[in-house]
Amino acid sequence: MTVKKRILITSALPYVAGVKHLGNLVGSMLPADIFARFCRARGHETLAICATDEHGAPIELAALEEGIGPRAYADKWHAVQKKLGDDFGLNWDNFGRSSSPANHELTLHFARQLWKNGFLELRITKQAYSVTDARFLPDRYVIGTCPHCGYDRARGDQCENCTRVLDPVDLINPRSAVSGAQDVEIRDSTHLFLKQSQFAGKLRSWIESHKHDWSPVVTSIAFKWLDEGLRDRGITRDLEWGIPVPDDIADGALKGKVFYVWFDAPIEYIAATKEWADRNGTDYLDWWQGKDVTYWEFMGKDNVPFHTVGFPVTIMGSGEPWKLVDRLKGFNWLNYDGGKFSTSGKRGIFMDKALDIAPADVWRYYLIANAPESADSNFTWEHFAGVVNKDLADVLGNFVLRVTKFCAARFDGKLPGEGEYGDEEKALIADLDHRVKTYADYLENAEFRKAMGELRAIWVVGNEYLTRAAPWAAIKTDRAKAAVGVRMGLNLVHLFTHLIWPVMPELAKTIHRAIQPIGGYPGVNGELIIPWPHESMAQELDDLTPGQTIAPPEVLVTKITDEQVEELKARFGGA
RNA sequence: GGCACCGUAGCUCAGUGGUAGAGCAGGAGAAUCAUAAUCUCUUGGUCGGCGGUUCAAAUCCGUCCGGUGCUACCA
Repeated sequence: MTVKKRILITSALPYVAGVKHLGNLVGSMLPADIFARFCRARGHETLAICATDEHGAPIELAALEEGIGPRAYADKWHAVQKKLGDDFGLNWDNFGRSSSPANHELTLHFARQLWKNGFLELRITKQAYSVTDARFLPDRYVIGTCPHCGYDRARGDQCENCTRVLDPVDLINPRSAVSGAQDVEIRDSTHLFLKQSQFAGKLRSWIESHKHDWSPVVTSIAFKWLDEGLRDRGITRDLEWGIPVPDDIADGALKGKVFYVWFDAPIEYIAATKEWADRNGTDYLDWWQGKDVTYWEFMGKDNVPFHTVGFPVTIMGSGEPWKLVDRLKGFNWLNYDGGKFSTSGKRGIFMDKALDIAPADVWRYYLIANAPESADSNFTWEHFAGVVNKDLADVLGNFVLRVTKFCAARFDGKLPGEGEYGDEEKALIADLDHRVKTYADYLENAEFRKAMGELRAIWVVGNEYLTRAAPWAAIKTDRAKAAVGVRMGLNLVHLFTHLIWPVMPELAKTIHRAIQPIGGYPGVNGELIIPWPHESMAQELDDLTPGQTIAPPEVLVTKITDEQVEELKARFGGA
């Protein structure tokens, strides 16, 4: 048996505005959930944390536009994301909110520690201010004519037309993106800056120490920031919605300002843990300051700088023994039919629409089997249909049906006990001993594409065995020989349910019930955990009891037809 | 503009110095338990171009071309 470990898992926090697309899902929440399920199945003490990221200018302005307060706006979308997460089988120990009291409390704690330790300082910055709107505007909320190419809707941070980096003062005829008002001026504003530059050496040696267990996409992004020279970073903003800067920091010089969303968002990992611990009567510091915990983070590459620089500086600067991440798993982008998924452009497939097309488990398998781990990967409907039809419907689903239906037709739906396993079965057992271990090793390292490749290969091995055993031929002359094939086939089906549960929990349960009641144990939020199979395939594949009733399931995975592919392409073609 | 990553079979991707790989698609055959699902065999690539280092380069270096992203006030 594997050594029991304590594993802390966080997924990058989805921004609360709107429904997330499949690129967001595959880059953080889904791999975090699959990894957490795998850890739970292995019997490790596991804590999986996610939350909505609820602060920042976009929320405040979107709420303004809808005529509701930012709190109400965040409430609405948090509920939507919670439900969609549930529908996708994302089972967190806690799905929190960065606007929670716990996060307010902890964010202030970190800010005060940093202030006390001298890692924060006041600086005066120049910022765009809209007189009509009576508010400061983030650079990208100032629009005007690009001085380089003349594009008349350039944003204050960058011109989308010629891609040049801009400053709001560069714009000709600047105006507010909020109201269109032209009385935009530049004013002074005082802010707190985090002295990241003082941590450059410490960060570099920390990241160096992870070159062997973080992927190149992660370390190269981190080193890029360090190589360019770490700059101190403003951690406050002129907004109303957020965590207010308290008067005891800088003697009230920042009255009316809030912390920058990227300062408080990662702290929510800790705060959501605290909420969970408080509810369960345990201590969150066991997880965040405990020495025997391995901490995994999952995120898209856009989040990497904040998790390799910003958040670590917050932790290091606190002077307290908070855990730094041990294994940082970063993902590239999932592209949609050659272009990018875009929330603002409504391009691609979003979590709500996806479930109208296929069940959650089908998406979970497809997405993780094609996760953009080492490079950006590309989604097409043809590819999706091909994988669903071949891997899930044919190789896995059909295997379950052919075995269970044959048992029902020829052995009266009772698992046959006649005959003994011979050389064919022993060879299969030896092969699977190796393959199941390989699969587990890949999952243990969060190498999802390779893990899914091995999982699929295991299903193929089942089909190969059945072809050699050919119980449909044996039954005519040698009932015991046919019984051996069917018994092994059913044991394989049973094995598969245990192997696929982390990836496809509902399908695993459906198949398992066809063989026998699920003997799992209670897990998170009352969900039954189907545990990892026995390490010895000789035991695992001789586990079912002769005589037990087998009930063939209905079609497990519905195929996607060519006509549907055409229809989906037309429907989701993009803006 | 700067920087980073990527460019390998029709498609989706492995492979990072030692005789080019997998799955799918395509072709041939076997089987008929099963969602016509499976199994076996098989066609297919001068590894983006050019130049260099090396006994040896998809792999290292330079350069060019193409794609994507980031560029610190979107998150």
